[in-house]
Amino acid sequence: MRHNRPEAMSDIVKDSLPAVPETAFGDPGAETGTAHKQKTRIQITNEAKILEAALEVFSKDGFRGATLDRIASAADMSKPNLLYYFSSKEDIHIALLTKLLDLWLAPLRNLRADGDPREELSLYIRHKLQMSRQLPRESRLFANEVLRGAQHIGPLLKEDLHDLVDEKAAIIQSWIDAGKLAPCDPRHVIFAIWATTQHYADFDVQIRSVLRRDDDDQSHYADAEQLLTTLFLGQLVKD
Amino acid sequence: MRHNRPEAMSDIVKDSLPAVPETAFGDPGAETGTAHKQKTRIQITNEAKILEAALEVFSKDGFRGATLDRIASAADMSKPNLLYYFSSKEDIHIALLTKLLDLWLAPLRNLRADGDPREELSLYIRHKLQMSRQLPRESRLFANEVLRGAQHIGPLLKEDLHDLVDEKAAIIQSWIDAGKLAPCDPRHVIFAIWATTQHYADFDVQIRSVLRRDDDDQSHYADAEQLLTTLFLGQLVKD
DNA sequence: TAACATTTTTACCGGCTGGTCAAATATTCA
DNA sequence: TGAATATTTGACCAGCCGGTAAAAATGTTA
Repeated sequence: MRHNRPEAMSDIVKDSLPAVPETAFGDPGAETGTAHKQKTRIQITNEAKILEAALEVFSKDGFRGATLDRIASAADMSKPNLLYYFSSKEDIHIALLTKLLDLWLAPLRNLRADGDPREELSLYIRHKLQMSRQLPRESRLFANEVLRGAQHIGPLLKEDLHDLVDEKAAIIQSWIDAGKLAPCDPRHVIFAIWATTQHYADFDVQIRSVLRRDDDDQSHYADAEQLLTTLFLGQLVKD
Repeated sequence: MRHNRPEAMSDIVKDSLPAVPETAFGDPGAETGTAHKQKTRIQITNEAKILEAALEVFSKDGFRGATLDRIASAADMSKPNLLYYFSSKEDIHIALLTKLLDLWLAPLRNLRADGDPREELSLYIRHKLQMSRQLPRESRLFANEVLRGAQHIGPLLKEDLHDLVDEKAAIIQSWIDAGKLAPCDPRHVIFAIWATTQHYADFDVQIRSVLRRDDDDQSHYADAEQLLTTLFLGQLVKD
């Protein structure tokens, strides 16, 4: 399975920490360009509106806990109207997850075999941390879906994600073989980076409770970045 | 706020990796011993049955996604009968979370100031990892609750958890001050340990998809323990 | 065993759920 | 413009939702 969206977030990657797009639905014209009939302007904007509302609701309450009524109301739209664009609740959920999976995996896709291990890993960590900070709903959407057993994206995990991790684990392994990295299980390194970075989005409330941080205070992300780079680079990378 | 359940899991802690109790509801006699009237045998067993069923359902679908019908059916009980023991869905959820919070935080409570930092941290990591392996539903229950904003245990996080982390972060800080540990933010170290260990329960399906592991195959936990101890002890602890 | 308390069941409720349908309205374009 | 098409609406449905009430069944104890 081939994936080619290296440009999607490469801006972020170039300079240190610029902004991530507010929503991921800014470019609806670039749909899957199959022969599926041209989409209307209204169609494009309304589908985007629905997916944005669905992200809001699904990320908070999961698939079963979310209701079409609340998604419709969040999209400022009647329920039958919403169902004119997506034929079922399941449809919306799957469309949303599928659309966002690429965005979600972009940082890992950016891991380059020919880069410096220290820089590549540091970039990956910072990139993932940034996505937790700027796209927490997307993070929680996936967390919710995986928590309940990935009933809607199971196949994607077993194929696309598996292949991607295989590919990137091989890169890390090559760094180990070249003596640039301490011996370790590359796949579990990736898991650990996922876990620690996404934790700041998924467990946001808990972290804020412990640190006594206000809702809009994100100053703890600097400390997080500091610790995580120390943790992952300090031990693993050999100079 | 005082907590005293250091014995709850201390068996686990002594020898390396013995079993964790199958369910946490084995000792219902030791209820909050207030003057609240003696509980019947039937009451005790049925409440346990309900909480076990609720754990199954809530941990999979979260609070909103779970239904009383399914909890009742999982408990092999009619819905009105279930509501004879707990007055509402919310009641069950709160009772479950409250009951399990102590169990969940036991590993951190076991962190001893007078122990060897390397041993204490290693034990904590192994203990947490073991809980992910043996009590994944409990892990997912809390993950679901925190994901949706901790609407039912918000106060507990802001008080009990905050205080506990404060106390244990001070221990880690004392190790740093004594030159036994590299300088780092103790609270974020705790977050990182939470994140990495709980990840193996909460994202179980994803991990199995990537590693191509069958449902009952837990062999990857050994690799996880290896990596995490390397990661946390290798860099942080000074010899 | 009879009186009492506890537990379980049956029948039910109003509101919400995902979803349908046909009619009404708005938009596009020849 | 007007016909064709795309969109929106309101009325509706069967089944599920959390929860109640009261009677029936069961257990406890003197």
